[in-house]
Amino acid sequence: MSAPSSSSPVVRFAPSPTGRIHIGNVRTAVLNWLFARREGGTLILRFDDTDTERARAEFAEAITTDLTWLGLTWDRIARQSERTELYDRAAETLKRDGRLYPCYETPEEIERRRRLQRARGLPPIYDRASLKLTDAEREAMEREGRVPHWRFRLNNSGDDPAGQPESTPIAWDDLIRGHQTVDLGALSDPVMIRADGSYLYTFTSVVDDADMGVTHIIRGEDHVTNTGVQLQLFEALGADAPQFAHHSLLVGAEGQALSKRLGDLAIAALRDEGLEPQAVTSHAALVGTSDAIEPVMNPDDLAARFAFEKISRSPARFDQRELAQLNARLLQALDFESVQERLTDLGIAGGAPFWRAVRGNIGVLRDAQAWWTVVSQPLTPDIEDAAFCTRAAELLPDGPVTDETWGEWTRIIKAETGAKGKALFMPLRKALTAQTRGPELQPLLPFMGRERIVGRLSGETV
RNA sequence: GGCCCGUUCGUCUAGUGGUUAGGACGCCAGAUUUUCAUUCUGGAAACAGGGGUUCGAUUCCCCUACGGGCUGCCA
Repeated sequence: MSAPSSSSPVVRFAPSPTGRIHIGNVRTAVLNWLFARREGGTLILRFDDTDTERARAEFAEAITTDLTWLGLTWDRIARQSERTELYDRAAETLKRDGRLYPCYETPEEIERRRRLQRARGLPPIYDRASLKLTDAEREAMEREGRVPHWRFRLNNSGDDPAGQPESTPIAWDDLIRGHQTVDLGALSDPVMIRADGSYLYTFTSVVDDADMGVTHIIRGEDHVTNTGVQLQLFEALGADAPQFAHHSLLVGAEGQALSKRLGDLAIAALRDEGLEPQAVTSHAALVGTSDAIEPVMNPDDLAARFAFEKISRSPARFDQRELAQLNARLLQALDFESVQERLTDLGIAGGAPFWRAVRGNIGVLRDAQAWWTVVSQPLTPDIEDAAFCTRAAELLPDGPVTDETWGEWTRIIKAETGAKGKALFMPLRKALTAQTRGPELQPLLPFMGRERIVGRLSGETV
């Protein structure tokens, strides 16, 4: 049964606050955000923080900060740690129905059995030993002081729950991957409640999705197997299952799994590098789709491009150089108004003319500062032909240095010395900026001023 | 090991039982800019390999290789 289509969609991004978010997470977040935005739907930011061992409030805080920096918005925020009553009720229902059963094996016992099964070439599936316990045996366990954890009995063996699981495919039509099947017969009954009474993600996620009326679950393909299980959970809870869309995961530039180098791909790290949030969201939204990867400033423009059909089923490569390049391209298209404040914060007082002069030559915005330093602070000129530079200094037109000066000046130098092309301008560039490349000198000249120009041409550090 | 998914220019991808296999980014060249970058024009560049099916396969089937995912009292 599919979710009602008349009402507007409800989606959620559900990070677990066990660390900072990285470029991979963000792709999931952005996809959900754009889908909601496109469909006029609701986006819930839900912290799946039931793993008390690892989840920390600081991480939730940091994730919110990162998402906000990216420009993402949500309609509602929820924390699973505050919703235990809901889970308690759902668990009671499932226990009553016999779908949740207590298990008394210790983690060590389970682990040992798994290793044994693997060694014998068997799939490491839980044998439902605890399900076969009699009431008396269970009581004995409890008297021993054993505290149970609880498993969800998958419907995968017909009427004999203790029987050898047979192939039990469960299927759904994935919005990205098409028709999907998962064989529940090849899975262990998943643990839903830990021995300490806390719930596992697989369970709380379904209870919340049902309770919150989530209509579309957009997540990574690492959850495909979970979906098979969760489909049965929705059913057991008497809820309609949402639509599912599993996108592929990102791999690194050399094709390696991304998880091996998450540190430098954290959103915080990208921000510290000076990348524009729109470059990151554009990349996250467009990589692995059939659309061209290009900078898109307006979220609505990005949302307008969103379509499940455009998302590829194969893993997409994340190349940091590509992101850097995208950022540079984005910068070139930015007008002065949108960066004015940040330029001021960097101590750059050149206004729009200066921004227009340098924006094509920078990788990140703060690189503009280096060029401001070149025009406004003393530097030691690179004089390769002292006679030529001295002569050039003499030929600098009188009066204030303006946008016109460069053209006039170089015309005169050319006429007087016969120098042209690279031989004409390179000595000037090296003397004036101490570098061999950079923005056009024409718009930079007025910011240097006569005194500095003449001084540098004379070899002075000014 | 088992199960699932994937593989088209360097990268992201479009595409069809018969196409000059298209686009974007990057790259190279030319023009412009008296440099670089920007901009414009042009160019090189791909159907993983092997078997089938077929008049014909990049497209359909099988196998292999490679990659990814899952196989948790993680999410």
